Amino acid sequence: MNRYNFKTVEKKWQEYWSHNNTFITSSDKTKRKFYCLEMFPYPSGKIHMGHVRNYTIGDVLARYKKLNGYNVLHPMGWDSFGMPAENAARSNNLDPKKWTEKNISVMKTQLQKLGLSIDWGREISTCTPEYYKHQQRFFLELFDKKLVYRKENYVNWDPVDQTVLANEQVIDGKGWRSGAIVERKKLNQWFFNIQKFSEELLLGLENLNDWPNKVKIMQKNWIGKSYGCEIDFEIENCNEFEKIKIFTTRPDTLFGCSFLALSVDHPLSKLFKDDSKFKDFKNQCNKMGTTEEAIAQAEKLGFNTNLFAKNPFDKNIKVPIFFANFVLMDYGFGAIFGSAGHDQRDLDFARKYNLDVIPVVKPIDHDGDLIIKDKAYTGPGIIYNSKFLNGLTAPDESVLETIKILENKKLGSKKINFRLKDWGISRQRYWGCPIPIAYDENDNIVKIPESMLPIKLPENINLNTKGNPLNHQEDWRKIKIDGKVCYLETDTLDTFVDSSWYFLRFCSPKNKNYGFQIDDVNYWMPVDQYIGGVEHAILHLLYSRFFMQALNYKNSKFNITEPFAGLFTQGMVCHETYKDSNGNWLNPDEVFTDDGKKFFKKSKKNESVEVGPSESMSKSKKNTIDPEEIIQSYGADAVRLFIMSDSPPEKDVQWSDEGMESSYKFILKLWGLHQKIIKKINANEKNNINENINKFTNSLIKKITNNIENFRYNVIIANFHEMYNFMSKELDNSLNSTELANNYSKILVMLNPFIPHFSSECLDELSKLKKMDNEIWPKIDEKYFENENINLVIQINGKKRDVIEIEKDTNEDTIMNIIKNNEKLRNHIMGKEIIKKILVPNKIINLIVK
RNA sequence: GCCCUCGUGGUGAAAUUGGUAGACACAAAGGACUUAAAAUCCUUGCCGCUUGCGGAGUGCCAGUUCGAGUCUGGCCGAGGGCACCA
Repeated sequence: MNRYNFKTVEKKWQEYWSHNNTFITSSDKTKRKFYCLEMFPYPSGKIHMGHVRNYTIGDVLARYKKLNGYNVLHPMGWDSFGMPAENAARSNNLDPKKWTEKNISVMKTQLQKLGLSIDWGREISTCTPEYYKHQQRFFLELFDKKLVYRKENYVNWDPVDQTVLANEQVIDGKGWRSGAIVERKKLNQWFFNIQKFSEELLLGLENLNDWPNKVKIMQKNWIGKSYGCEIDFEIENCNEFEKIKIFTTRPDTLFGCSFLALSVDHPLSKLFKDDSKFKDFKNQCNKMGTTEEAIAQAEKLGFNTNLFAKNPFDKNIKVPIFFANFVLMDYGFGAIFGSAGHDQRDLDFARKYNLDVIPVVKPIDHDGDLIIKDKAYTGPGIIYNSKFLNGLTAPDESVLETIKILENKKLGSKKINFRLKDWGISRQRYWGCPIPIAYDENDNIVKIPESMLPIKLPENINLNTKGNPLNHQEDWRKIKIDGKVCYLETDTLDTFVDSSWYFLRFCSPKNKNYGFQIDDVNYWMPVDQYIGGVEHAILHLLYSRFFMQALNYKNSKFNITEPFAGLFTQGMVCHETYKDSNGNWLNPDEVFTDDGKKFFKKSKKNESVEVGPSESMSKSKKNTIDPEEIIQSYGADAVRLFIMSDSPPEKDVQWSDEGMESSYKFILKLWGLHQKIIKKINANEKNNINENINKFTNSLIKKITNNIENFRYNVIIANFHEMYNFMSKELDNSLNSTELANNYSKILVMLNPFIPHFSSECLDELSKLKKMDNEIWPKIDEKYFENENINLVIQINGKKRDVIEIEKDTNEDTIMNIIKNNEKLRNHIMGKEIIKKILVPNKIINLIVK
């Protein structure tokens, strides 16, 4: 028996696929299509196990769809702009372009070794002018549609490095590199008007039936539509400000209003600009953590203006006006009214400053006044304490009714608010797509004419400058537009812009004049299955959805509004973490164990190692396993098999050496089985047809087809183990060789999406006439599911007592006869009265006895 | 604090619509083969007594049902998301 040599077999088939253009997408638009896309990687240097999992999940589906006769688009590209290249280049004095290109070539080779069915002819890289040229064109298109604008916005500013910092570069309020205290600074920045499509983006979610609910809910919360109204409050004795406009979702609690709270950035703060106590208060607010959780638990703080506002419903009721740390300027109008009885934050605030708490909603069955202690009542109920609003059902009826009254009295009006903010796309960095805008001598915005695109990034420049390197490129910045000297914008685009349309580019990757060709896009889009990490649940996916809305806007030819029909978010690959006695992280191959319990350092055999919890593989915790090494020792098929086998794809999977080993052994076992099968086939046995094998294969096809459609890949691997166990036993019987070959080729086709090299090799050995490229996914023969004996479960008083094998659709009387003649069952029934029989045909019979 | 998801053997997990709980694997223990080891194969979830059988059992407590891992309510625990969003 020859040993399976994965190295030669995998190399052979990878070369075969490449030479035969097996995965080059057909241009035949009459075929039904399937667009399978995995989130493209950032070329960081090497692929990691997360990539292996992501791309294997997609590859299984792509190969399966191809075997089912679909015209499959399964492309790959590189999300190649971004900070890591700039940082790496800066610290090692390299060119970001060369660094990126080198990483791409390494990672491409690694991906190819996995045997993925990718059409490399469509490879794209976002940092190439061939790609970003079209992006600049889109930018100008959006500019013309007035979906792009410029405004001042706050940024994290490092005063020493003279640069803008990303949130993750701010550590404890200090710049990660310089250590300088980060300032809030206003800069002119470019924005996409994503808010304009808030309603569309929210509504669109409803039709995305093949998206995980979790992701839809996250996006829904992010968009944050709230229905309410704006109300004007008059201020007493104040010349500069007569009114304050507030937004509320609970106007029905207006009679419960006991104060007004304003953001420290509210226009009214002008009145206190010289007040040192107010300045201190404002500083204190700015210092507060910005995460929702940190602030939800933080103490509510206020600054009393000593001004009073009149309740619009009763001008005799006057309430104090405060600045408060829990009110934000960029939502609503930066002002709220405090309804202390029915909002927890308002209540906390009222208690702190001894303000009134006036309950105005009480539960339907509650008698008398509602006593509020330290918990606000936010549930449904009846309005009371509220004059003409009394008796309304809260919140649905009361909110609508109150808005109507406010509108009639011209005190306020209905308003729908979204918490979604516009998308800031300016980055003060070098390694990104240049914004195709220039400024004339008077700082007026000048569009770059299309004929001048692309605006290419300057190459080989000095990156070790303060601030944005492009600011120092005087020659590059100077540009003549219509004979006028202008200066190029030095901000580059957020890399999320690059990934917001790359899936369109894959449809026409070589199109020169425009980002895509409309008939290609109409054929391929939307992406039928998009696969990636849940970490992109909001930003990338929402921005891509926005981009389709933006292209679609005022464009009758572009009819796509949703880019991804199906979404699958895979779990992470985890591994235990190790620390030595000094608390340094250790890589798994720096440690060893004899008993699986106590771990020691390989370099110092008596130094024990602390084993930490299993966490997502990351370089910082050193708990990574290098896919390349694993492929080297076990082969791509074995890695694919392992990464699919242990856990459902949407859940985290634990890396285990034992599991990897076992997947490898399974391949060897399958090879042993293959040898036996081939031998049996070559023996040319002409026995009667073995219906057992036919039945088994049929039910296997049914199971696997169903499981593959539902991403239950781990169960399929178990199905393959069952197949191995069954076939190993069955081969001892006398068989019909033709029938065996027939069944075996079906099994090999089903193995193909998972272990493509192995199955191709086996099929090749089975018959030189067969090639996986020409095979189709096996069909079920229904006849094997008809007239089959079934196992009927016998329950007595709901407890399983026996299982009997009977003919399908046996009637109740016959079943009862069998039960009565069954000694074991008779004991349970004897001397008792059967009061009820429940028969679920072909499944179960439950006898209730007394 | 708010929102979401999930709790099944020593471990990862199976269980189409409520209908045989623990498929399939990993680990451990015992056994077989072997001079021995490796490899391979077999057995083993828990409690009780004699093969066999009986009992309990899917985080906890109730409920619906002939029947609940699955449905409902409450509690406990773990994980994830969060931009103070009024």
